[in-house]
Amino acid sequence: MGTYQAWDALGDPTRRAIVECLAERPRAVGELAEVLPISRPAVSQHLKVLKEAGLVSDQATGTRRVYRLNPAGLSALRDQLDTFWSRALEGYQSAVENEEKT
Amino acid sequence: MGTYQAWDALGDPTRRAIVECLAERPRAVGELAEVLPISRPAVSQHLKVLKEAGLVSDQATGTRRVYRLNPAGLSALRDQLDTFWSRALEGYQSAVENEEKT
DNA sequence: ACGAACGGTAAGCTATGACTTACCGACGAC
DNA sequence: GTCGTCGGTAAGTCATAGCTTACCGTTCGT
Repeated sequence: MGTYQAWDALGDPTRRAIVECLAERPRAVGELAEVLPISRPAVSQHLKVLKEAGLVSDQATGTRRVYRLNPAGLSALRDQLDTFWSRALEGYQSAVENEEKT
Repeated sequence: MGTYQAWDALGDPTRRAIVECLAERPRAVGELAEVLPISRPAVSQHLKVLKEAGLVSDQATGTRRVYRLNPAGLSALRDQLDTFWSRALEGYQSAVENEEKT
Protein backbone atom coordinates (compact mmCIF):
# COMPACT_ATOMS: atom_id res chain seq x y z
CA MET A 1 0.00 0.00 0.00
CA GLY A 2 3.00 2.25 0.18
CA THR A 3 2.68 5.00 -2.34
CA TYR A 4 6.35 4.58 -3.11
CA GLN A 5 5.42 1.61 -5.24
CA ALA A 6 3.67 4.08 -7.50
CA TRP A 7 6.92 5.88 -8.22
CA ASP A 8 8.63 2.61 -9.00
CA ALA A 9 5.75 1.65 -11.25
CA LEU A 10 5.86 4.90 -13.21
CA GLY A 11 9.61 4.65 -13.53
CA ASP A 12 9.15 2.35 -16.51
CA PRO A 13 8.37 4.02 -19.87
CA THR A 14 6.15 1.17 -21.01
CA ARG A 15 4.02 1.45 -17.90
CA ARG A 16 3.76 5.20 -18.43
CA ALA A 17 2.54 4.46 -21.94
CA ILE A 18 -0.07 2.16 -20.48
CA VAL A 19 -1.15 4.84 -18.05
CA GLU A 20 -1.43 7.37 -20.87
CA CYS A 21 -3.43 4.87 -22.85
CA LEU A 22 -5.79 4.23 -19.95
CA ALA A 23 -6.12 7.96 -19.39
CA GLU A 24 -8.00 8.17 -22.68
CA ARG A 25 -10.40 5.41 -21.83
CA PRO A 26 -10.53 2.06 -20.04
CA ARG A 27 -9.21 -0.81 -22.11
CA ALA A 28 -8.94 -4.57 -22.07
CA VAL A 29 -5.57 -6.28 -21.93
CA GLY A 30 -5.69 -7.31 -25.57
CA GLU A 31 -6.48 -3.79 -26.69
CA LEU A 32 -3.43 -2.48 -24.89
CA ALA A 33 -1.26 -5.19 -26.43
CA GLU A 34 -2.42 -4.16 -29.91
CA VAL A 35 -1.30 -0.59 -29.41
CA LEU A 36 1.92 -1.26 -27.53
CA PRO A 37 5.06 -2.77 -29.11
CA ILE A 38 5.19 -5.64 -26.62
CA SER A 39 3.46 -8.98 -26.23
CA ARG A 40 0.26 -9.51 -24.33
CA PRO A 41 1.88 -11.38 -21.40
CA ALA A 42 4.23 -8.43 -20.99
CA VAL A 43 1.21 -6.15 -20.76
CA SER A 44 -0.29 -8.42 -18.11
CA GLN A 45 2.87 -8.21 -16.05
CA HIS A 46 2.93 -4.44 -16.26
CA LEU A 47 -0.72 -4.23 -15.32
CA LYS A 48 -0.02 -6.37 -12.28
CA VAL A 49 2.63 -3.91 -11.13
CA LEU A 50 0.35 -0.94 -11.77
CA LYS A 51 -2.47 -2.60 -9.89
CA GLU A 52 -0.30 -3.40 -6.87
CA ALA A 53 0.80 0.23 -6.90
CA GLY A 54 -2.84 1.30 -6.73
CA LEU A 55 -2.67 3.13 -10.03
CA VAL A 56 -5.18 1.01 -11.94
CA SER A 57 -8.19 -1.14 -11.17
CA ASP A 58 -9.67 -3.95 -13.18
CA GLN A 59 -13.10 -5.33 -13.78
CA ALA A 60 -13.92 -8.65 -15.42
CA THR A 61 -16.71 -8.65 -17.98
CA GLY A 62 -17.14 -12.06 -19.50
CA THR A 63 -13.79 -13.35 -20.65
CA ARG A 64 -12.44 -9.84 -21.02
CA ARG A 65 -10.82 -7.87 -18.26
CA VAL A 66 -11.06 -4.12 -18.50
CA TYR A 67 -8.47 -1.94 -16.80
CA ARG A 68 -8.89 1.71 -15.94
CA LEU A 69 -6.95 4.36 -14.09
CA ASN A 70 -7.49 4.69 -10.38
CA PRO A 71 -7.89 8.42 -9.64
CA ALA A 72 -7.17 7.83 -5.95
CA GLY A 73 -3.73 6.46 -6.74
CA LEU A 74 -2.89 9.40 -8.94
CA SER A 75 -4.08 11.95 -6.42
CA ALA A 76 -2.00 10.30 -3.70
CA LEU A 77 0.99 10.71 -5.94
CA ARG A 78 0.18 14.34 -6.51
CA ASP A 79 -0.06 14.97 -2.79
CA GLN A 80 3.43 13.61 -2.31
CA LEU A 81 4.69 15.78 -5.10
CA ASP A 82 3.09 18.83 -3.54
CA THR A 83 4.89 18.10 -0.28
CA PHE A 84 8.22 17.90 -2.04
CA TRP A 85 7.46 21.02 -3.97
CA SER A 86 6.51 23.18 -1.00
CA ARG A 87 9.47 22.00 1.01
CA ALA A 88 11.72 22.68 -1.93
CA LEU A 89 10.46 26.24 -2.06
CA GLU A 90 11.21 26.73 1.61
CA GLY A 91 14.79 25.64 1.20
CA TYR A 92 14.97 27.61 -1.99
CA GLN A 93 14.16 31.04 -0.66
CA SER A 94 16.32 30.49 2.39
CA ALA A 95 19.30 30.09 0.12
CA VAL A 96 21.22 32.79 -1.65
CA GLU A 97 20.06 33.45 -5.19
CA ASN A 98 22.76 32.20 -7.47
CA GLU A 99 21.46 30.50 -10.56
CA GLU A 100 23.31 28.53 -13.15
CA LYS A 101 22.58 26.24 -16.04
CA THR A 102 23.94 23.02 -17.38
CA MET B 1 14.61 18.71 -21.46
CA GLY B 2 12.03 15.98 -21.71
CA THR B 3 10.04 15.79 -18.54
CA TYR B 4 9.85 12.04 -18.98
CA GLN B 5 13.39 11.82 -17.77
CA ALA B 6 12.09 13.05 -14.45
CA TRP B 7 9.88 10.00 -14.08
CA ASP B 8 12.77 7.70 -14.91
CA ALA B 9 14.92 9.53 -12.41
CA LEU B 10 12.39 9.22 -9.60
CA GLY B 11 11.88 5.56 -10.41
CA ASP B 12 14.93 4.74 -8.34
CA PRO B 13 14.46 4.59 -4.54
CA THR B 14 17.94 5.93 -3.84
CA ARG B 15 17.31 8.98 -6.00
CA ARG B 16 14.00 9.53 -4.23
CA ALA B 17 15.92 9.45 -0.96
CA ILE B 18 18.26 12.09 -2.34
CA VAL B 19 15.31 14.23 -3.37
CA GLU B 20 13.77 13.89 0.09
CA CYS B 21 17.09 14.81 1.60
CA LEU B 22 17.43 17.89 -0.59
CA ALA B 23 13.86 18.84 0.20
CA GLU B 24 14.97 19.58 3.76
CA ARG B 25 17.85 21.76 2.72
CA PRO B 26 20.53 22.05 0.03
CA ARG B 27 23.49 19.78 0.61
CA ALA B 28 26.94 19.07 -0.73
CA VAL B 29 27.77 15.72 -2.31
CA GLY B 30 29.77 14.54 0.69
CA GLU B 31 26.93 15.37 3.06
CA LEU B 32 24.55 13.25 1.05
CA ALA B 33 27.02 10.37 0.98
CA GLU B 34 27.26 10.48 4.77
CA VAL B 35 23.54 10.02 5.19
CA LEU B 36 22.95 7.51 2.42
CA PRO B 37 24.11 3.89 2.53
CA ILE B 38 26.07 4.19 -0.71
CA SER B 39 29.48 5.50 -1.69
CA ARG B 40 30.18 9.06 -2.74
CA PRO B 41 30.76 8.25 -6.42
CA ALA B 42 27.37 6.55 -6.47
CA VAL B 43 25.83 9.74 -5.13
CA SER B 44 27.56 11.71 -7.86
CA GLN B 45 26.13 9.44 -10.52
CA HIS B 46 22.63 9.79 -9.11
CA LEU B 47 22.97 13.55 -8.92
CA LYS B 48 23.99 13.61 -12.55
CA VAL B 49 20.79 11.82 -13.51
CA LEU B 50 18.68 14.10 -11.34
CA LYS B 51 20.36 17.15 -12.83
CA GLU B 52 19.78 16.00 -16.41
CA ALA B 53 16.16 15.42 -15.48
CA GLY B 54 15.90 19.03 -14.30
CA LEU B 55 15.04 18.03 -10.77
CA VAL B 56 18.11 19.50 -9.07
CA SER B 57 20.57 22.30 -9.67
CA ASP B 58 24.08 22.67 -8.37
CA GLN B 59 26.30 25.52 -7.37
CA ALA B 60 30.04 25.35 -6.79
CA THR B 61 31.37 27.15 -3.73
CA GLY B 62 35.07 26.66 -3.39
CA THR B 63 35.84 22.98 -3.64
CA ARG B 64 32.38 22.03 -2.48
CA ARG B 65 29.41 21.65 -4.76
CA VAL B 66 26.00 22.27 -3.25
CA TYR B 67 22.93 20.64 -4.77
CA ARG B 68 19.36 21.78 -4.24
CA LEU B 69 15.95 20.87 -5.54
CA ASN B 70 14.73 22.63 -8.66
CA PRO B 71 11.11 23.69 -8.02
CA ALA B 72 10.51 24.14 -11.75
CA GLY B 73 11.25 20.49 -12.39
CA LEU B 74 8.93 19.37 -9.65
CA SER B 75 6.11 21.62 -10.79
CA ALA B 76 6.46 20.34 -14.35
CA LEU B 77 6.01 16.86 -12.97
CA ARG B 78 2.94 17.94 -11.07
CA ASP B 79 1.40 19.45 -14.16
CA GLN B 80 1.79 16.15 -15.99
CA LEU B 81 0.21 14.35 -13.09
CA ASP B 82 -2.71 16.74 -13.10
CA THR B 83 -3.27 16.04 -16.77
CA PHE B 84 -3.36 12.33 -16.16
CA TRP B 85 -5.64 12.80 -13.23
CA SER B 86 -8.20 14.94 -14.98
CA ARG B 87 -8.26 12.73 -18.03
CA ALA B 88 -8.66 9.72 -15.79
CA LEU B 89 -11.73 11.32 -14.27
CA GLU B 90 -13.16 11.99 -17.70
CA GLY B 91 -12.69 8.40 -18.76
CA TYR B 92 -14.06 7.35 -15.43
CA GLN B 93 -17.49 8.85 -15.78
CA SER B 94 -17.72 8.02 -19.46
CA ALA B 95 -16.88 4.42 -18.67
CA VAL B 96 -20.51 3.85 -17.85
CA GLU B 97 -21.24 4.16 -21.53
CA ASN B 98 -20.42 1.62 -24.15
CA GLU B 99 -16.91 0.91 -25.20
CA GLU B 100 -15.84 1.49 -28.74
CA LYS B 101 -14.00 -0.69 -31.23
CA THR B 102 -10.42 -0.34 -32.29
C1' DA C 1 -20.12 -31.16 -25.41
C1' DC C 2 -16.23 -28.93 -28.20
C1' DG C 3 -13.47 -25.19 -29.68
C1' DA C 4 -11.99 -20.50 -29.74
C1' DA C 5 -10.98 -16.18 -27.40
C1' DC C 6 -9.12 -13.84 -23.50
C1' DG C 7 -5.82 -13.42 -20.07
C1' DG C 8 -2.84 -14.71 -16.05
C1' DT C 9 1.41 -17.49 -14.72
C1' DA C 10 5.95 -20.10 -15.27
C1' DA C 11 10.48 -20.53 -16.94
C1' DG C 12 14.28 -18.67 -19.14
C1' DC C 13 17.20 -15.20 -21.62
C1' DT C 14 19.28 -10.76 -21.93
C1' DA C 15 20.26 -6.12 -21.27
C1' DT C 16 20.42 -2.40 -18.40
C1' DG C 17 21.62 0.10 -14.43
C1' DA C 18 23.20 0.53 -9.72
C1' DC C 19 27.12 -0.23 -7.17
C1' DT C 20 32.09 -0.75 -6.25
C1' DT C 21 37.29 0.69 -6.38
C1' DA C 22 40.74 3.31 -8.62
C1' DC C 23 42.09 7.39 -10.70
C1' DC C 24 42.40 12.27 -11.81
C1' DG C 25 41.54 17.32 -11.86
C1' DA C 26 40.32 21.59 -9.23
C1' DC C 27 40.50 24.51 -5.44
C1' DG C 28 41.98 26.16 -0.72
C1' DA C 29 45.26 26.22 3.25
C1' DC C 30 49.75 26.60 4.72
C1' DG D 1 55.19 25.79 -4.24
C1' DT D 2 53.04 21.17 -1.64
C1' DC D 3 49.47 18.77 0.59
C1' DG D 4 44.71 17.60 1.79
C1' DT D 5 39.89 17.92 0.63
C1' DC D 6 36.11 17.63 -2.45
C1' DG D 7 33.99 15.68 -6.31
C1' DG D 8 33.44 13.96 -11.13
C1' DT D 9 34.83 10.06 -14.34
C1' DA D 10 36.40 5.27 -15.87
C1' DA D 11 36.28 0.47 -15.71
C1' DG D 12 34.31 -3.60 -14.14
C1' DT D 13 31.02 -6.65 -11.44
C1' DC D 14 26.54 -8.25 -10.36
C1' DA D 15 21.67 -8.29 -9.60
C1' DT D 16 17.31 -7.09 -11.20
C1' DA D 17 13.71 -5.97 -14.35
C1' DG D 18 11.62 -6.48 -18.72
C1' DC D 19 10.83 -9.34 -22.51
C1' DT D 20 9.93 -13.69 -24.80
C1' DT D 21 7.54 -18.43 -25.62
C1' DA D 22 4.92 -22.03 -23.67
C1' DC D 23 1.30 -23.47 -20.88
C1' DC D 24 -3.08 -23.54 -18.33
C1' DG D 25 -7.62 -22.12 -16.51
C1' DT D 26 -11.93 -19.69 -17.49
C1' DT D 27 -15.69 -18.10 -20.16
C1' DC D 28 -18.66 -17.64 -24.19
C1' DG D 29 -20.60 -19.35 -28.63
C1' DT D 30 -22.24 -23.01 -31.40
